[in-house]
Amino acid sequence: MTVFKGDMSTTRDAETNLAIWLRRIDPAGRLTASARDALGSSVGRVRPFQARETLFHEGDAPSDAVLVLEGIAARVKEQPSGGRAIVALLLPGELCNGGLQLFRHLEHSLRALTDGRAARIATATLQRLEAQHPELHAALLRAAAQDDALAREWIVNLEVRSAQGRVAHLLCELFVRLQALGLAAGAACAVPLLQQDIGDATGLSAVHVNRVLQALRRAGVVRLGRGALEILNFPRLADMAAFRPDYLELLEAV
Amino acid sequence: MTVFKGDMSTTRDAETNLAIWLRRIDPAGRLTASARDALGSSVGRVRPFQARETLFHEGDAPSDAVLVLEGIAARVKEQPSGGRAIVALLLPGELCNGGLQLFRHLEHSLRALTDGRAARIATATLQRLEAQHPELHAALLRAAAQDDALAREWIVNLEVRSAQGRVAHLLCELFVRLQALGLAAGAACAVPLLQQDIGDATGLSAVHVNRVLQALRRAGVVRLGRGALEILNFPRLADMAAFRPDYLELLEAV
DNA sequence: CGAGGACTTGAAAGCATTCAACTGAGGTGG
DNA sequence: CCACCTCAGTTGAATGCTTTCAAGTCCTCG
Repeated sequence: MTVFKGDMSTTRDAETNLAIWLRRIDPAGRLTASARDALGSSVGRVRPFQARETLFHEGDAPSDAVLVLEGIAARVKEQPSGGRAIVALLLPGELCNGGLQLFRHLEHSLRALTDGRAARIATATLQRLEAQHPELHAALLRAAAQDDALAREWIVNLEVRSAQGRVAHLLCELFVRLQALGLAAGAACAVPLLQQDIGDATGLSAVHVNRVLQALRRAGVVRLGRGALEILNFPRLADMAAFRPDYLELLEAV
Repeated sequence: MTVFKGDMSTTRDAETNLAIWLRRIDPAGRLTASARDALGSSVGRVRPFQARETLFHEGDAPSDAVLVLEGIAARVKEQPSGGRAIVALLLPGELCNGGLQLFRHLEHSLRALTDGRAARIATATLQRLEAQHPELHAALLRAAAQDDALAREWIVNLEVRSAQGRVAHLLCELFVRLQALGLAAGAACAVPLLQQDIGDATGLSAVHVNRVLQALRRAGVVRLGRGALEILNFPRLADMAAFRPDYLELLEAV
């Protein structure tokens, strides 16, 4: 198993890395081979990261984009009060631009919530790529539009739902997104988030997240623990969350 | 005053409409004359709207983009529970794309919160414009990046701040944005929002918004009423809101 | 085996919601 | 011109959800 691991994994991983990205931006497999190749060639150095590592930091100068290949990262805004507000979760295949050279300073940090791997992609490379391949431009635009829709749904989540609804909604969303990326096995998927992270993403205290998760478990709807998310009764969970996957629409087909 | 009003206002308004848009996407006046002309020619029929009017509706097929010229509109997500969640406020000069032809259905509505005027701009026209004028593409991209940053700040607002902090933050943001658009007169500006609207944008009940506004008024920090917002003590208001205008940076200079 | 981090539990306090009634301003029709 | 109607804003009391604090358990790793 371990023999030649270094050598063999180098090229195989390059393909795997691209495949993950493609599952996110081109789930229907519509891109031409040349566009796919160009995309693959833009994936630069892949670097592993550890949970709690800061991939880039709020206030820094704009940086390259970061493509998450494995694990979960979060767009985070640190608060003067000491807490961290999670503004978006980045799953494998998702791209976080580093300010696009548009802002003077980055207005949020990128923080790893779990161990994983990420690639840096220079903003200039991305721009060249989009200019040369209109279909890539369209694909990336679509992905960005989805991220926007996701952010808006988070706003709704925070504005109108109870603690239980918020957590249930986040779990629904995570499951559907991971499933679309091919990262779910039946009704289960790996979600190695801390209860504190869930709290930072839902505006709840970690203590209360704990109680809500217990209630959901006792209701036989969903289990989250030991790094795994198991959906026991999706319709009921979706109902408790008032979950309408419309806003994720593009993640599946098109 | 009223003589020839119709005729005279037609051309003058066309210039005014463009000026409002330019203040938003090109505050520094860097665009070339030809780009400005192209932009102006894309502004189609201008239509007045009334408070509470729905400009386009959630679930409909993707539509043209809407440019708000006067008044305040909101991206709204209607809730099964009957309420409305406000996901973004659109001030004069701000553009709301109609789904970009990317989503099958619009995932939110566009609703007028006050009386005003808006122009429809065909998505195809916008795309052609951006293709022909790279500088316009850049300007619109920048505006879109600001909208994203705004959405993320709203998420933070909902996640970490108290009721008072949320309302104070929204008022800070509104004032700074309106000021950047040249719509503030000293420390005052027109903000004809209902307390219910503030509540829908901050995830609070209208009743509680009322109490918070009273507290802010009693503290001598800010007054909101009769359609006007008066900032009495901005430093203190910003402090109560933990307001850091970094995320609005691009609205001012560049 | 010890240490640290994540998770769990209980009790008390606080903040925001809900319900319901009332005030006030603006506009309409008699 | 006034009566009336409506809608936004205001107020009070009661309820309840969520936080905070503090202690304790469980698990993993060194």
